[in-house]
Amino acid sequence: MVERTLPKRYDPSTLETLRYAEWRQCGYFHPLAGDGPEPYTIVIPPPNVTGVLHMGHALNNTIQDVLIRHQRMKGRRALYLPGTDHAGIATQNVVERELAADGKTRNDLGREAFVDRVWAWKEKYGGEIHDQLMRLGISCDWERVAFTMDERLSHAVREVFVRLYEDGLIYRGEYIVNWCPRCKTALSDEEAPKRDQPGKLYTIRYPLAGSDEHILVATTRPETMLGDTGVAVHPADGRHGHLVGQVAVLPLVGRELPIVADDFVDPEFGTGAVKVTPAHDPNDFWIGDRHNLPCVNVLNPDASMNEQVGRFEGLDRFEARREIVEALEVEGSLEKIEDHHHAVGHCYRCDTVVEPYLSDQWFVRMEPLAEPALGAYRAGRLKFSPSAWGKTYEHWLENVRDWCISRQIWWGHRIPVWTCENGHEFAAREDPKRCPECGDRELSQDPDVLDTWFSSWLWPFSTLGWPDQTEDLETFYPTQTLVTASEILFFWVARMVMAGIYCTESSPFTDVVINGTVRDDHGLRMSKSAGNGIDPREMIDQYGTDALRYTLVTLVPTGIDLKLATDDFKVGRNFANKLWNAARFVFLNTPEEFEPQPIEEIDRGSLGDRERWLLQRLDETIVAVDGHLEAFRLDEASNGLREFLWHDYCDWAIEWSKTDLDGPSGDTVRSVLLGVLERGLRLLHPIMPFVTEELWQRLPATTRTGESIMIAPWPEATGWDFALESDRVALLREVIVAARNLRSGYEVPSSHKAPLVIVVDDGEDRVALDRHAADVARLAGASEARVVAEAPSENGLVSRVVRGGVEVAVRLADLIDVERERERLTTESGRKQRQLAAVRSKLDDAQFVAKAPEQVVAREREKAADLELAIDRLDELLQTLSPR
RNA sequence: GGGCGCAUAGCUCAGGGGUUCAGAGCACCUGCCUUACAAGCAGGGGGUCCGUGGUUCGAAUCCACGUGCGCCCACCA
Repeated sequence: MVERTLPKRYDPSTLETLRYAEWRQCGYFHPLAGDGPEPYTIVIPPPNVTGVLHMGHALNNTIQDVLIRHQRMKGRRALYLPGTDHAGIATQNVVERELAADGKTRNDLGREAFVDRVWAWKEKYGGEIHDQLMRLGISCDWERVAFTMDERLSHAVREVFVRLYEDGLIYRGEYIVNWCPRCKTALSDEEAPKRDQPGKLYTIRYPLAGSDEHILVATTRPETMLGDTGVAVHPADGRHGHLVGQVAVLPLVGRELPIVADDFVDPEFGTGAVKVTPAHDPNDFWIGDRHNLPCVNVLNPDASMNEQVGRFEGLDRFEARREIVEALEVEGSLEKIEDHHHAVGHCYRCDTVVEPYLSDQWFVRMEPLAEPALGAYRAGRLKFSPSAWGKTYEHWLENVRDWCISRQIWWGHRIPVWTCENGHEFAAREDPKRCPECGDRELSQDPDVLDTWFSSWLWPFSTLGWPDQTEDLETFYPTQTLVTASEILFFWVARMVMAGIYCTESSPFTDVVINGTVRDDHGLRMSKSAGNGIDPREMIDQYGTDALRYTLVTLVPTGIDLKLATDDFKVGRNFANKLWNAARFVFLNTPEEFEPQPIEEIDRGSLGDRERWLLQRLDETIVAVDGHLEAFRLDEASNGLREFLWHDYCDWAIEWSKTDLDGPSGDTVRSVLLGVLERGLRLLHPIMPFVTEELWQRLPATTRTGESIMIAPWPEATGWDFALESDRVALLREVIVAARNLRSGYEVPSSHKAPLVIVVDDGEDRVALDRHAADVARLAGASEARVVAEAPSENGLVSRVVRGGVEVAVRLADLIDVERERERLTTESGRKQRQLAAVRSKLDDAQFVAKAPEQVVAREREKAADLELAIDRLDELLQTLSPR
């Protein structure tokens, strides 16, 4: 027998971990592949193995878990697939920092030993993020946990690389890439985001060979001038046209620079002439390419100046910049220095300013892959929520550029390309023993590894066994919903669609839900370095997982950013506690031997208005919450549940029940309260899994089915038709609120139980209200409530008119202040008259009556009638209100 | 330079392809330890829905322009 006497407060601290372990042990997180119910799959956006849980994860994974739990309860085979990403550069950096603490570099260890060391690190710390994710209560299938460097996933990476290679979609070449001099590797364009920052624009005078003339060129990076191999002007530029074909002389170096005409040059910008540095600028690279200008690389991989630059050799790029500017000044070649804001790329892992750098790298040709990815979106096979993100997706794919996939680091998937001694290059799925062309056995593998995202883009299917046609793949792929942050739309989402279609001929998911960025209460992005982050673990410790989840889900709107303060989590905690206490009340009033009737089986005749109203509200809530969850509107779902559980169930249904529980209808009321609570818990379970399970387990066994709420069926609307009763209850509530309002307006002491008079013309309403007279009295703090047809002619009453002209009067006798009452009634009457005037002017407008929908006109007529009634009543009251 | 988005109560935000839409939570004010809950109960104040035009019988809601923010993309040295 489960203990049903609850403590006064909900304490999540120990319950949550125990419950989580139990769920896991029961295998609820682990759906079986093969034949069975319709599957529903979400793959986790794999956090970095180096990661720690932050609010972004908390938000992202909570959303996923709410969707998964909802679908699981709806009977689908819900698979929430967890895992982590090896995060090439980030992880390598962590381990290198560790080495540096011992004064060592990765080269001291050598490649193999270093990679072993990273694996060891991963084994030791890589599971931490999993433990942390479990604290969020997410119902991941931990038996299917994946890691991007797993043998299985690595196999998929190889397969895709080789396919692309064989299809001619992968190529290698010397191009300008984003180079991080600290990580000493190439980066993709996405990994080197540009940031606007202040800088200088230096204008330098380049003399013309054999002439006194010179040409002015401008640059933001003077140190690269040492690598200049030309000067370009626009072909139609009158000022410089005569110079084309001549030769300029590079200051400090003396190299001769041909002056060429190229369309790229913007004659409007700067001096209209551009120094061409093919090895250090992507534009210059292509100008150089078009005009056969040589490339002179002046930088070492660590961005110090190399042997090409004579006396500047060995200087860091920024030192070199200063010294070169100084030298130019001394030489008289520096024309001017201006302030200049420009966009500079930064390494997304270490924030170092990246250098456009000429090097030999591997690329994926993106256009052929982008085409079908675009098609899937345009055909509606891929949807975004909020839908506006689709445009961003489209825009990126339309302007997609080739993807640099090679990284000069050691931690990652090694590029599966080998070269034999005879120079034959080939890609292979399995490590080759000999050259397939000449049989040579001396093979060398490309030293580089692949971009981390080259494995991430396969995630939705590599985790399920692809390229093998596994049962998992057949059952759970394609997945349904992908939930992620907008920051990785290009990095990850778009590429997954491309890879999915390329490898499996199907978009890997149908819905992309974009969640907002979590910011602090000043609107700043939360980050460790800024120190403004709210640690989800702290919030969980303080308020519980359910509180964290509820607050996140409630505050997260449609994917725009959300601002969070620690106090916001109290809201979730309070709600959990409220629910706990509601159940506590119901349990306290459920005798041990009581056997509740399922609500569908209760004899309708025994249901009172208030029970009918509650059941009607339950039905409405079921439909609304389900719809909101299906539409990814978790905030609306959560608000609807709060409204129903707190304000309908607790504030009214429970309060009402206090009049009845010990009376003749007590058992019916009890059964309804239990039945509605049980369904309410189920509805809330996806959002607040723990407290709902705790309470659900304590319900009488006959009220629930199954061993856990998380595998209980999702509630279905019964289809009661209790509109009439609901309407009566609405009036009942209005009457009670009006009475309370009157008392509070007069500051009546709570001890003063003034009698209440309710004046109702309408016979049916009178009968209905009369049935609840005792309730009204109790809830309004009155000694008794009388329902009458005609207003009593007596002094000492204060009144208010609610809808249908129903008057609510409290007998305050000598507490009453006639003048004040007169004033209040006059104001009220005036307000209603103004409203009436507005409504009438609408109704008098022939255009309105003719063109507005009938329903709207009818509603206005009702409104007018109701206002007239109220005004009449108010005027009557004013007349009978005699001054003392 | 392009693209996208946002401006509603003191704060955080819902809403809206037209007519009970002027809302919620928090904060605030007043009164309550009413035996489920003070992490609570009851009542209350508070907004020319950014500005200006337009469409319409009717606009916070649709359109245009403007203003102010934010984000993304981009080869202006």
